[in-house]
Amino acid sequence: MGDVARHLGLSRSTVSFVINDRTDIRIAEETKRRVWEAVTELGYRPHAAARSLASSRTNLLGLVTDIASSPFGGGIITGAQRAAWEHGQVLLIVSIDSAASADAAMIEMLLEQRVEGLIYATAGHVAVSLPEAAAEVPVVLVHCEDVDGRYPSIIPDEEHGGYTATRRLIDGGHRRIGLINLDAPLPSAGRRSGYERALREAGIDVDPTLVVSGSADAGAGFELARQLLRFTDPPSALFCGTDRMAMGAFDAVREAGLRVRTDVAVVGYDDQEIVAAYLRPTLTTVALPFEEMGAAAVEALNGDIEGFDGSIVRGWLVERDSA
Amino acid sequence: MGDVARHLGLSRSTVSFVINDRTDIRIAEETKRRVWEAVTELGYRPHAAARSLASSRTNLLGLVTDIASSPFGGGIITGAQRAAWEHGQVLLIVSIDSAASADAAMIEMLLEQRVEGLIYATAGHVAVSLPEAAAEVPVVLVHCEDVDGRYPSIIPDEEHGGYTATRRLIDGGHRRIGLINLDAPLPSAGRRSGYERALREAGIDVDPTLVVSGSADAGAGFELARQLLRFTDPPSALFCGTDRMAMGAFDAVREAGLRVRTDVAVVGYDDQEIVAAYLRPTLTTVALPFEEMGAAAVEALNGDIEGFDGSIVRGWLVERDSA
DNA sequence: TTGTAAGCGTTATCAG
DNA sequence: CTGATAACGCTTACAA
Repeated sequence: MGDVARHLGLSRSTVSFVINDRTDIRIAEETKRRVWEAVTELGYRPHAAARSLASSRTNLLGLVTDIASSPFGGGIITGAQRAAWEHGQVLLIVSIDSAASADAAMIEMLLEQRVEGLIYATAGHVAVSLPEAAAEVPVVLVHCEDVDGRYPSIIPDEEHGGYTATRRLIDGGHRRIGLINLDAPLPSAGRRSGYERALREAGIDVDPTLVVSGSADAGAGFELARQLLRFTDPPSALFCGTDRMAMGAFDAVREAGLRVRTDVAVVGYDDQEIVAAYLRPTLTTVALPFEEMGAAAVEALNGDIEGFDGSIVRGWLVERDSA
Repeated sequence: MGDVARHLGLSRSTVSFVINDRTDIRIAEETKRRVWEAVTELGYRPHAAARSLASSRTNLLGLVTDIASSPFGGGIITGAQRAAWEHGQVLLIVSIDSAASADAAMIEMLLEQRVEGLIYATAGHVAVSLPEAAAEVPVVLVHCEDVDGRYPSIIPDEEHGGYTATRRLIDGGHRRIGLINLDAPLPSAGRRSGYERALREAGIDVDPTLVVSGSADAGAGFELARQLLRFTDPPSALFCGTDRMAMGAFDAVREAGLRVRTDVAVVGYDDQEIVAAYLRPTLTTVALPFEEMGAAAVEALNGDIEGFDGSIVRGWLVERDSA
């Protein structure tokens, strides 16, 4: 920066004011033009560390997550990054293995970098416990909840998701609708409530035998769907807790000599593109706004974090061919 | 740091030496102990920016990628991060939308952060063109190649992958093996060579009508497999360019009234867990060492980058139930 | 083995 | 509007 100033016969401060586009200080347009010209000519590039040191603002945000490898991670990362970029901030992403508990050393490293906020995002909707040190900066959780309830979280509206999916099936003329739910405590409760609300609204009696649950994978989906389809009065539609479970359900339908949609309508959950868009037939499913969630976390950190106590976001139905 | 020094009646340099564990300077063990004790007691945490400024070493590495959302991304990010961590380095991950060309503004931002190296990784094995500015620091490409051939790349051995998959099928007793290849020019060529080498080695004539190609998705896999299975002398085994194509091929096999493995063996490529592990039957497929590739990129940046002209890594077969 | 002092590249303050 | 000058928190010769 000194070079630029010297080259122009200006002081370093003036160059600094121009480069930071400070509106509280009036600089001649001509001067600004010359500064920018010299900047490109001399190939000057600001030094982020020096800037941080002098201004005691790093514009760094930490994102700790186990989702880099999950199909949901992309959305959260993309959304968070876009929002950070718009705020002139840089995202320090740290990917951890398990969502069980963040590695304290990783958090420590982020704090050494003087991140000005921390986002903790998980692939599954779970309860987590962060290292004590995290509390030193503002923290927002995404898709998970703090066991101690100390930090605000951004989580999907599971009840609404369950309602939306079930409603779609009811609108398709179905009266006997099976729910192949997730075992996990947190989300399943909400989805089931939504499922039941949709049924009641339509004047359909809730038949508890039509509600089963298991793990998130295709294997469980297959077994559970098979179980339901063997009833003497089997459901004509299935709402599955994950797209992978729906993938298994498809196989169960076929095994029973039936056809997806024609004989048994299926709605999934997640809109995991690789599965949903390529299954045959393609899968109608509930999509969650992961990008928005990532962006919302950044916005929360940039806003009134003290006054932010989390938010619940709604998903929507992606209509394809299975229902 | 001054506080720690004052607290102990030492100079700041001494504390600095201890904290950085400098072996070129001999410090009394007792002094070291006292320093670390005071560090925890006072809750001192080094300031990364100040350290960078003073030492002109940032220990920052930039990772630009379009893979955050891809199933391969996780591995590369995880591997790169682990290696970076071991070198005491921090990864600045920037996720971009398309692999076509990195956003120059993103690279510029990384350079302002004074990253000491740049990794550019893509989901697909493609040719890319980086902004001019990237050349200011060492660059390593992962899973892609520079159109100008300026930067070293770490890419998978496609020929070996093709050979491995085909060989597995031959060992399973198959003589007529279909290749459902990717359309993309770069990788397909190599895989096909490997496929042909395996056949020739086994004394099997290469039948060009058994080689078809299309896009990477299940739809293409379905169409192409169907096409091959309609031959009067259809293949008894299929090697598919991606797991998603294999997913489509499964459907084609079923549609033809045949059974996967029993009637038609199928081998995929990618080991995309969500597909491979949950397909019914589960998919035997070629896995690529993405974690190792990510780690290798970091190692290359830390090693003799001038002398590094890229490397080719080998995948392996993951045996499941489809072949 | 420890201390002193001079930067590192900015921003911030304050006087002109 | 512009220019000195003092931080920012640390590393690193160089001295002691």
